[in-house]
Amino acid sequence: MNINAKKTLQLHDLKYSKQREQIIEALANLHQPISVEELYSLLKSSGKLMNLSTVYRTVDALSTSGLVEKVYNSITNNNLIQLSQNHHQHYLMCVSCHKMIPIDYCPMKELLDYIDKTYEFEVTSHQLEISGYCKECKEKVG
Amino acid sequence: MNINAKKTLQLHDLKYSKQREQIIEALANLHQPISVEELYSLLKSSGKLMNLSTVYRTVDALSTSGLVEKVYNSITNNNLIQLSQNHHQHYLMCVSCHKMIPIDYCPMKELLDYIDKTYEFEVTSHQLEISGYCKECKEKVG
DNA sequence: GTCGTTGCAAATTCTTTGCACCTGA
DNA sequence: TCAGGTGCAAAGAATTTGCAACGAC
Repeated sequence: MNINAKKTLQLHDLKYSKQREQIIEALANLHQPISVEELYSLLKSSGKLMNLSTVYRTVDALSTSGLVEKVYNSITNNNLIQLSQNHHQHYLMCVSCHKMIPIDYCPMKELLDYIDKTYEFEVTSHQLEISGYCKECKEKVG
Repeated sequence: MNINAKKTLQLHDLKYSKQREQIIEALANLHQPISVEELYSLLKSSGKLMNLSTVYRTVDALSTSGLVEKVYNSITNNNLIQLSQNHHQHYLMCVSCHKMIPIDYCPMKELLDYIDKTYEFEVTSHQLEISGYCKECKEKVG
């Protein structure tokens, strides 16, 4: 919502462009991960037409600078993106209605120590995907 | 290794075919998740030529019956498959050499209760992807 | 015999690339 | 000015589909 795209780009050593600004602003207004195609359509439908490959390239640049993170949805087999969350976050994904529910708990803290000791593996990132039935769909199916 | 493909197919209400048998046997001999393309090549190179779409369709059928599970590798952006493990399993993925190290610890047990209580969400499956540097690559880079 | 499976080729979907032109610093 | 960004069209990779022939039950 209240993000200064110009400044954000500067801080990440990325050149300003109208398209990049529009992409960042669009992402900042979302509360859900979104696919590149959907982002493109969203931009288009609000009068911000740009080339699909520009969206891909920009998302790529933003992702390399850590401004954007990727979330894979294995239920729909979709690559989704979102602005990087300042607080760490995972999602519950409903296999029925495809809703994504952010959760504020991460089990990695306990795991890290174990992994380090057992495998001498240095974890730099992780992704946790939890699938199942959301409250509403559970009730529908019974 | 010692898997009876014919019986396995029967048990899962899947019709027998030579191709399905060969696919199941090939997967049973692997100790690593593999992509559909690689599986196809592996089969081909051992004289078991079949159509790529057959491999896709078979994997799909096996996956629907729960015989096969999918693992997504976000480092290489690859969809991988493996025979479903009877014991639950996750992987450490090295961002440098792309090695996948199976780990025998899963943090979900603690999470399940929390998710159920907090979100009334019924978890049916989950995927945990841990990326970083393996011991060898850590030493190389220093 | 019937219905599901396979092979083949073509279509789709998602993503990337080459190149000429444009734009911000 | 000039390195990097953009649009366009085309190429690629991964996956799916329609259809006729084939094979299991």
